[in-house]
Amino acid sequence: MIQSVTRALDILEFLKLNPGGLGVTEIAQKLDVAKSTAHRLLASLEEQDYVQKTGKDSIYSLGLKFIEMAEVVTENLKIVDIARPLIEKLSRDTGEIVHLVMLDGNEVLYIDKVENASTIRIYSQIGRRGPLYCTGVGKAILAYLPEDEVDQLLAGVTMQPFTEYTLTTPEELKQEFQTIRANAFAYDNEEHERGIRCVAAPIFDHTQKSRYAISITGPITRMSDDILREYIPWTKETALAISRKMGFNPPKS
Amino acid sequence: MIQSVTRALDILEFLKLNPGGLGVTEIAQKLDVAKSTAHRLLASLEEQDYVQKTGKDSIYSLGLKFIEMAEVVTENLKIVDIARPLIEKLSRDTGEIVHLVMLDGNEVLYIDKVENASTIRIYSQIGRRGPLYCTGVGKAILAYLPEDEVDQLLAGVTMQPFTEYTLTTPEELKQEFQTIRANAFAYDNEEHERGIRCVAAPIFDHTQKSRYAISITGPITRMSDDILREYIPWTKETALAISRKMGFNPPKS
DNA sequence: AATGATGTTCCGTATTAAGGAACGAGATAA
DNA sequence: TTATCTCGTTCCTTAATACGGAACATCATT
Repeated sequence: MIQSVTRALDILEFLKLNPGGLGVTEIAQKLDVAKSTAHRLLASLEEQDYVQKTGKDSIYSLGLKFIEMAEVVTENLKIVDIARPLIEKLSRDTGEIVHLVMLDGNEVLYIDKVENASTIRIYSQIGRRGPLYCTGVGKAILAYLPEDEVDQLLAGVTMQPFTEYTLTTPEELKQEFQTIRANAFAYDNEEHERGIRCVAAPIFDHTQKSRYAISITGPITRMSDDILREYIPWTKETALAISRKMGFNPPKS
Repeated sequence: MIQSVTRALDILEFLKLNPGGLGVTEIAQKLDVAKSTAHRLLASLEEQDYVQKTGKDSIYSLGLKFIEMAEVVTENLKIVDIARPLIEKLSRDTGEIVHLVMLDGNEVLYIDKVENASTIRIYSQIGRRGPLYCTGVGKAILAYLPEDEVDQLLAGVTMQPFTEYTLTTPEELKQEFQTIRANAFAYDNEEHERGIRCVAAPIFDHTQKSRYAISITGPITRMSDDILREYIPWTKETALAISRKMGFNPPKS
């Protein structure tokens, strides 16, 4: 165990027990280290917002970073449970596979899947990862993310053409994002895999951010334009219902 | 800035962006350090539950510790705002000073105060600290804490007698806790300061823990037994109302 | 069975973080 | 006001410590 890290984490523990905050000297005593050491540890923690210093008197207390981090942790625990019954219904109503995905690095991570018994088996699996730029779910998420974040996510990726329909430049993509935002759903027209189409809609959490999405996926033989038109509102409604349960408050329009 | 601490916190940042988790090798690459270094950092973080390792495949992801920490942070932001209007009313109804306190280390920290204009000035101030064992608020909080936690808190304190009424042994205190729990409020009969009496009630949060309390404080000349009997239900009701707004679900009895 | 990729452990070295002391800033008291 | 404390911050030297490389173990893939 590395000493300085352990000590830094110990400080956080002390601050948890003293929500009113502690001074450098007090912390140094509790840790049984020199004041300068405690000070250096605190400076490192403060730099990344794990602790904050009240201007006056240099009293250190737990920082807002923890709220950020906890959101990620709790939502990942909640989302699958919340979404389960709703995506099951969607799958039953359509007879197609429904996926629940999460933004993970610069990919989407498939965190749940419901597959109707009658469906022809399509290879897909929980834990699988997929690209953002050429999947319905990926585009649905990206379309609602702040532009600088989108740029950052796309920067780490080469937009390789999986099929002749794959969009391969950020410009084309951003163009499509406007359509997606206007309609509140995203298509994937064989952009990732030949013969596979899907309809996807983003899920928002209580911070109004799109970090999840659902999609209905099926072979083009079954997913005709007419059928899709029917599925779209169902998908959107299901996504919105999940969003609400995640604490999302739709902006009044 | 301490290198190892900064690196450890950087890892947490990467994991936030990859809620699906990352392996040691991936993390080492992102950090640009040797695998062994990343591994050591992760082990230190894991030891304190900041990251967790899924048994299979050693994929590291953010740990449950963040939920714990965030609770402390958010509640301390919330409680004052939530409690304000309610303790204002209590002060108006009684004409006495009302305090809102928070458990902080092995003391109580006064985080808000409402003082009716007509009240004789009693020295008291936000930011002040007070002992747990001889204040109404302190005892109200302690009475509902798990016994091992109480022991730990009292261990770091010498129970000095402020007045002739001060309880000075843990045994006496624990005896009184039973009464407090039976009645759901705590008295302070000149135990901390001669001539000052108060009625206090604990506040519970959504984890069912008592980390806050309120009290009505006044000079013994005004705080007669008859008057107190009237104030008790008001105090309890106010505390319960605050608890509910903090997300507390009273156990069905 | 062999190869490759992963996570984990060990160890010598040099980087790095620790502690002490000096400094600065504020508060308190004479 | 000035002097004295206490606290936070900075600097610098030293040696403790965390680093990286390599070896090992485990597992999946071919």
